[in-house]
Amino acid sequence: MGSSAKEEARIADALCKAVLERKLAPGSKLPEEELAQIFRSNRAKIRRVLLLLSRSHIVTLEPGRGAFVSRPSPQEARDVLASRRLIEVSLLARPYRKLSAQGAERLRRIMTQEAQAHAAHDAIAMIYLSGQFHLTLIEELGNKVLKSITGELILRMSLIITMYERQNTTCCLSSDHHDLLELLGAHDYAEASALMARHLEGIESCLDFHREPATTTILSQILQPLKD
Amino acid sequence: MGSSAKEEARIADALCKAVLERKLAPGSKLPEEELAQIFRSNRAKIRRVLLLLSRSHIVTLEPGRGAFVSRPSPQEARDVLASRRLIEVSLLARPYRKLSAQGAERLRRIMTQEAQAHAAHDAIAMIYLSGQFHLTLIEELGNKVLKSITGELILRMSLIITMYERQNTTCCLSSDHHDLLELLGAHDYAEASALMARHLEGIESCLDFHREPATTTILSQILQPLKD
DNA sequence: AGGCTTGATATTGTAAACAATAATGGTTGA
DNA sequence: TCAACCATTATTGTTTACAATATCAAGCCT
Repeated sequence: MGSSAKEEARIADALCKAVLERKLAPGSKLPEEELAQIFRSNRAKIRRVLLLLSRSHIVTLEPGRGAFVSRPSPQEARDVLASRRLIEVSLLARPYRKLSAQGAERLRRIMTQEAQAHAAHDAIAMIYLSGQFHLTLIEELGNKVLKSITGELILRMSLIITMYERQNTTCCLSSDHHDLLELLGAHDYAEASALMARHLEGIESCLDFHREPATTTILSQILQPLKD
Repeated sequence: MGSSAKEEARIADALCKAVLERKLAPGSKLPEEELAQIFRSNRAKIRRVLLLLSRSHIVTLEPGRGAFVSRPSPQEARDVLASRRLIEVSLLARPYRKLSAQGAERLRRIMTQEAQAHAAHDAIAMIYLSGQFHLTLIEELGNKVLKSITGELILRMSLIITMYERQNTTCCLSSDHHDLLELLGAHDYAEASALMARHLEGIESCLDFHREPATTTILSQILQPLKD
């Protein structure tokens, strides 16, 4: 019966997924009882999950008021973006190891899925797969610690994009991923690093920190399909 | 009184401080009831603190067995060291902003304290101040997000050094900090970055991942002075 | 004698009841 | 009609007791 940690991980993953897929808007309230019903769990477990997510800056706990999906400030947003850029660009410039054959294969497989999602106009899958591409890259050229750090930054970026994205822009060009993989295959890390810098700057250029949008959202309908 | 978050932060800080100062050896058991007595708190709060610390990889929770100070594996140790090196070296090479006058002043003040601690042979203060120097540097040239990420890595490094340090070595030369500040004052970031790389490599060269030491420690006496 | 089983003890994990606080809505008075 | 106030309701926060599990020690059997 001791699989409570597993269950909590499942709930946390579901919430993170919802954030990643931009279903949970920043500022949304996360009532404990409601979450417990949705995930067929109890308040104690939900409470622990929210506490952990607050540590990842995904959730903000306001004493006496409850848990809310975080609303990163413009300054925090800039810092998160810059930090991610530093890590990824620097790692590509001086990777800990060359890209292995199976590493390239892993990346190619993700890219194939990206192409399929693109063809199917599945924006949600594209966001998820783009993240996976970057994380896999970091794991292959770097290590697991950097991967987990960047994973958190990507999650926070999801909130940032939801809050500050300009209308009518499509972030995350998957064509860049293709070129990136080609450069890495040729072991041209200097050029790959430069491309990664442009890639991330491209994402940032889609943001506008002047607007402070509402986007505070409903919860129940959005999260219903998550209960497994 | 709603200041429970504050109290938990105090307990977490005390535990982190103990880890930083190498008083809490990796592998030490952290019984909830005992901690509650030491900090004049209750199990519920201790439990939340341990949960949060487990997320920072400072504490490992074993289901049904309790909480232990983490014992980073050699591989995890290498990854943590490499990640910290990547962040600090890259940031110095291409800082987000030049070192300001008050930034230099902050660093100089820490260095002065370091010198005092060195004169007083206060090894504990030196460890703490060395960390503060690095974190302040990152905040001045980078941002708060990078600072918090690196703060966690430094904490993990403390565990790593405790576990794998060779005998008769003194890590963390404060003379490097002096030279570093001079180079930064002259805005020679390329050379500062190179020095930082050598500095961190110097720390790593004091480690020996072959030995797997015991070091599992008592708890009560060590933590008694922490209860405020 | 040594290893294994078994019972006792201590520690962790969970649930439920209770208390405290914030949000809500309705009422009253200017 | 609007604003301020109070009562009600809902939600969060804390404590308590209890259940489950692991640890330890003694006794038993081979």
